Order: sequence, then structure tokens, then C-alpha cells
Amino acid sequence: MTTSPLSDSESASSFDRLHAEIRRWIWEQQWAELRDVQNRTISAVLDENADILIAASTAAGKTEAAFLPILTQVADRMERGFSVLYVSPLKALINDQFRRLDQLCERLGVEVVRWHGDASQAAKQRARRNPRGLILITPESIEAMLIRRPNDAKAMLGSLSYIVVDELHAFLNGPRGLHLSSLLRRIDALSSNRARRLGLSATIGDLERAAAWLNPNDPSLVSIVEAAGDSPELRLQIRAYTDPADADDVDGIEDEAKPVALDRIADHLFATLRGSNNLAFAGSRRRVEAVADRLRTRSDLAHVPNEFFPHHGSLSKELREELELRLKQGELPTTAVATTTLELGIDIGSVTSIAQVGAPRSMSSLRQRLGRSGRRSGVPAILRIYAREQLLSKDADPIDRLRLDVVRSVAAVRLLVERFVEAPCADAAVATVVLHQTLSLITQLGGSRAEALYDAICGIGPMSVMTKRDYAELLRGMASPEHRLLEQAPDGTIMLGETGERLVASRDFYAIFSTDQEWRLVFGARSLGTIPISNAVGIGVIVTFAGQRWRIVDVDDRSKVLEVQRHRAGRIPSFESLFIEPVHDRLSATMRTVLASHDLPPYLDKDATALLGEGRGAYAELKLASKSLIASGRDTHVLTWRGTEMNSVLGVAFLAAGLDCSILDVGVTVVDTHPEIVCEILRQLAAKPPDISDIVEFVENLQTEKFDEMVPEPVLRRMWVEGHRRAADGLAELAAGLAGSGAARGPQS
DNA sequence: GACCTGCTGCGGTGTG
Repeated sequence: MTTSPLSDSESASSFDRLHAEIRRWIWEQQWAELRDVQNRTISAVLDENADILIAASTAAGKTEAAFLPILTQVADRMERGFSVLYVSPLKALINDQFRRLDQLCERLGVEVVRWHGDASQAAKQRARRNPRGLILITPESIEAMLIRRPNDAKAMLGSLSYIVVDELHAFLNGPRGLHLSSLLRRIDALSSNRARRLGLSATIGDLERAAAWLNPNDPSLVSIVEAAGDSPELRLQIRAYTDPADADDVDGIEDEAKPVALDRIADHLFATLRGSNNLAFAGSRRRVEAVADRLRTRSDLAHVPNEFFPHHGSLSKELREELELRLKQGELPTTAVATTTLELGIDIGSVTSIAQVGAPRSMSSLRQRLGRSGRRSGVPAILRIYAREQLLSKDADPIDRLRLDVVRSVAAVRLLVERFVEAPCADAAVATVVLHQTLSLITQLGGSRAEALYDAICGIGPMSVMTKRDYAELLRGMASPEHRLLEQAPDGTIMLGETGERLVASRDFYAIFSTDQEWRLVFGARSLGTIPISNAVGIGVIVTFAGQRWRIVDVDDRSKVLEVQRHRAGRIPSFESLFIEPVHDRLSATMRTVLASHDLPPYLDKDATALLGEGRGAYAELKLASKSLIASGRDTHVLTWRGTEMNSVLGVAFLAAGLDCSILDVGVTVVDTHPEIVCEILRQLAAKPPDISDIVEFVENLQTEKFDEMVPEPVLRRMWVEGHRRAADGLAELAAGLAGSGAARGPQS
């Protein structure tokens, strides 16, 4: 405590500019020095007046970087109302940050309040009466505050100095980001001075887009503080495993008579990961359960304590928190088998290695996962990818012969080394969010006019893709006798209609995403978690869940509770979903590069090396370097080597031409159609590309978001067009290339 | 052939 914690003069100068009490606090923490991100953010906050985007990898000290200078500026503020609004996508993260900030803030005499659904009502009430200092809140709680207590909201949020958005990358895609972006605009409207915005983010693919999210008025005014990547040494291996050709359920529970790839993957995980802390990412909840079950069985057979536990969104909070605590304390070796639940910022400490079951599909996810390993300096990050392929019969489909799971694993490693991360993409949720925000804003204001509503919600930012004409049509649909969401007074004021009142009053209104109804599994007094309502249940049915096996002993259909007891045998419940995680153009293109090259990466095991060789052999034999169409039985595969977005648009163009098709990761399969015909269609697409407003008529599943069923169909179609325009613009060029390279002969064509 | 996230206000009962 006697020595200065700072080494160079630049640090010293930014350190010296912090509040005296904060400097004392830093000394007491015994920090050796301020990190680079922290120094640069302190200057940006104190010297400039712009919004700030802080992009740095996990555990780089972003929170302190933002809050040390912010607290320096607001510590002595006397004005009523909160000074700083901190928004987080997770309640758990709010609790973590509260623990980190509370002690420092107390020293400064700055109040901090946690404001989310599980936070103390009494503390919220106190803060409502005397709003001061920091408020840590979720988007949904902002929504509730604005519509339930609009007057209090103005007193609390009407004089903010700063808005800090944590995990900004989590808001760049999808409806929740659009929702928050609208809420922040509504907060701006409560105040005469716009609060400065700071975004804290993991490494992201497109800093410009993130800056535009933060400040849609003028992205060029956003200062970007990007941490120099100090990536640790990476040790990696790609291992491959093969399922039998006749396996009917490769993610089911173990059957000794019919072993599948997952059994041998579990053997290797058990032998390699036991005794240390690790994360194994298995993709789906069903596969997480399947892997955790196999690992527990192996522990039982070896008469050793089990140290492998499942972690996913359907497990009860208690079970998840027990596991998170066990990982963080690090006293017992622990491996969590997880979906994406352990990617975001929850504090679980550092782990020895990362296992990835199945080839990665998203580079930003892969990087985020890898960031959990090798966080101490001098310790390497370790990644093992377990690719799964099928034993092929003589008449196998040519696509399967390409060994795309091994190839995608190798491609992902290449992109990891190149530091590629996907940029955020356009999404389909604009109409749902505009409808939701229209109801919400009318409630907040107690009625409004169409023009004012349009300007407030769609005037600027991502929702501006909706035109005034679309908005008028949306309002008419909302007011129609079918929906009765809105009514219009004789003077033109728009108010809530009968159904609108009921919708806004319900507890389910605040969140912009919907959740399916579920069964809750209860063992004695303990809640284990939930499974979708679609699972067939009955007394005597055996399920595998939370890494153990259970027999259903009672079904309460009214409260949707299943009472269970422990059991030996088991079946894994299904968590069905219609959508598949999209693949980016660059990953598909890199897969082709991998197939076309001849290097044998040293990090492949024997089987992966052999399978990569097989895939390359098939690629050469099918002449795919020059050909794009492969006949397969009565079908034709069209290999675009593009991502999911482009393949979807091409698929819709085939539908419009009267052909059935399905979407692949690297192309499209046209069903019951000869390559010559497909080639002819492609030539037509190249010569006279269809208007996207015409082919959208062939898209069937337009209603994908929470309130879409109340949006007029023509509006949904126009929003789809806006979201796919970029891909559609490239359709003619793609089709010309594909038609020009013609057809390869498949084995049985 | 996918994943994740969130929630008000009231009335009832129990406790110090």
C-alpha cells in the first residue's frame, strides 16, 4: 500500500486524474498497474464527449475501465435522479457487477441499486423515492418501469449522465437488441440532454456496426477503444469418430449392443478430462444430456466419484448455480457439459481445456468458448474438437463422401488463426418489435398520434427500414376487428383497444421473446428443470435429465408439474427446434479451400487425417474444383460454397421456379430434378434475376417472432425483403457462376 | 439439424 501501483508516465497521468477515493481504492486492491484498455478509456471518458465502444477479450478489465472514470465524474453530483444506467442481458451478471461495484461506490458515497425481477422490492422502492447514483437493470425491467410508472421513470431516468451497455455483442443481433435500442431512444426522449453511451463488448466482427448500434445518429462520433489481442498459445487437436451406417439415434442413450461415435467420444473425454476443470460444449440440450449420462456411467463403472455435470437453459437455476459455484471454487475437479449457457460473462474462473463435440458452426461462439481457457499468463489455451462422421455404404450420397464435419472443423481452425469473427447480420424481428413498442409507448404516454409514434419508434436506427406506409398498414391491422389492439379517438389520438389493454397488462408483455409452455420436473422438494410440453408423459415413463435417470410417478396437468423418482434406465427428452444455427459465407468458402488443398495439419488424429483424405479424394473424383452440380439418385446437389443466408435465397428462387429443395450448409439440394434442368434454371436466374419482391411470395414461414401473428402479412413480406436484399442482389452473379461450371456425375446418376 | 435471455402488482399469510 506504500508503493505507487503504476509503472509508466502515461498510466500515472490517467491514474492521477481519477477521484482521490478511487485512487486509494486502487492502492488497496494492490493492482500492479492500470491495463492499457483502462488507461485509454479513462482518457476517452475524461477528455472527450463522444460515445465510447470498448472491445476487448474476456477478463480484460472492461468494467473497471468504464466505471473508474465515470464514477470520478459523477461522484459529487447532487442532482436528483440516477446518474448512470447500466444495462445487462443477464440478471446473474447484474449480481456479479453489483458485488464488484458496491464496495467502491460505498466509499464514494454513491448509491447502487440492482433493478431486476429477482431483486429486492424494498430496495427498488427506496431507490424510487430517492433516485441517486447507479442503477443496474435488464431491458425487460426498463420496459416495465416505462409503462407501469411513467412519471417515476422520468424522475429516475430523466437526467442520466451515462448509459453503459454490457455484453453489447449480445444485443447486435436479434429482437432483444432492437428492443433495447428502442428503449434507449425512449429514455433519451425523457431528458433534455442525451446521456453519453458506453458499450462494453467481446471481440466483434464489425466495429462499425457496433458503433452504429450505440449511436445511430452519427456512428462516426463513437470513439473505439480496442484492446490489443494478447492471445495465449493455443494447443489444439481435431479427433474424428464414426457412427455405424445403420445407427438410428446417434444422440440417444448408450446401447452396448450398438455403439455409436458418442460412446467413444465419451471414453476419450473421461480419460482425458478427469482430474481437472474443463468445459465441454455439446451443441444441443439433448446431446448435453447424452454426453453427461455417458460420463456418469463411466464414473460409476470405474468406482470413482462423478465429476461431469450437465449445464443448459432447461435445468433449474439451483442446479446450474451449484455447478457454477463448484467450477469457480475449484476445490473439486469439475467438467461442465454445456450448450451456449457458459459462453456469456458469468464468473466461473479459468478452466484447463475446452472440448467441442461436433464441428463448430459459429466463429464468434468458438472464440468466446476458447476465451474461457488459458486466461492466466503463460498457460496455453487447449481446444479439442470431436468431429462426427458416418460409416459409408457403397451407394452413399456424394455430399456425405466429402466428410464435411471434419472439413468444417479444419476450416474453423484456419479462421481461428486468421482471427475471423462473423459480423452481425440483418434480422427478421423489426415488425414484432415495432408492434410491441407501439403498444408500450401508447401506454407510457396515455395515447399518441400516428406521426409521433412513427418518429419515436422508426425515426432513426434499425427500425427505420419500416416505411411510413408500412407503419400505417401495421396500425390499421392492429386496430382491425380481428385484433382490437388499438382504437382511434375522433380527434385522431390512438389509444389501446380491448385486446391491447389485456396484452399490455400481462406479465408476459415485457420481454420481446416468447417461451414455450413446459413441464417442470420435481424430485421431492427440488426443482430439476423443465422439458417442452410436447414430450409425451405419463406415470411410469422414464426420462434422462440433469445427468441422471428418473421415473415419472405423478403428473399434475393443471400446474404442469411432473413428480419424479430416481431410476436406472432412461430415455432423453426431446427439446425440438425448427431452426438451425446459420453458417457464414466465409466458413463455407474456407471449407472448399480445405478440400482443394493438400496439407495435412499436424493437429489431426489418425482417423481425422484419414477422413480428410477421403473427403479430398471425393472432391477430386467428383471434379468439384470446376463443377457445382452433383446428381445424387433423382436429386441434384447445387454446391454454392456460400453461407446459410445466400443458400436460403437461392432455395426460395428454386421454389419460385416450381422446384422443391432443401438447404445444405454449403449449398442447396433440388429434389427430383435432373442436373440439366437445374442448370437451365440457373441460366435463367443469371439472365433475368427475379425481383426479390416476387420470390418472397414463396416464403411460407414468415411468422417467426413473438407478435408476428398480429402483423399484416404484406408488412412481414416487405420486412423479409429488406432483410434479404443484399443476398438477393448477388443471386444473378452466383447463378451465372454455378450454371457456367455445370454438372458432375454422381455415382448412380 | 440450435441455443439463450426476462417479468408487475396485488392479496394472502406468517413473523417479530
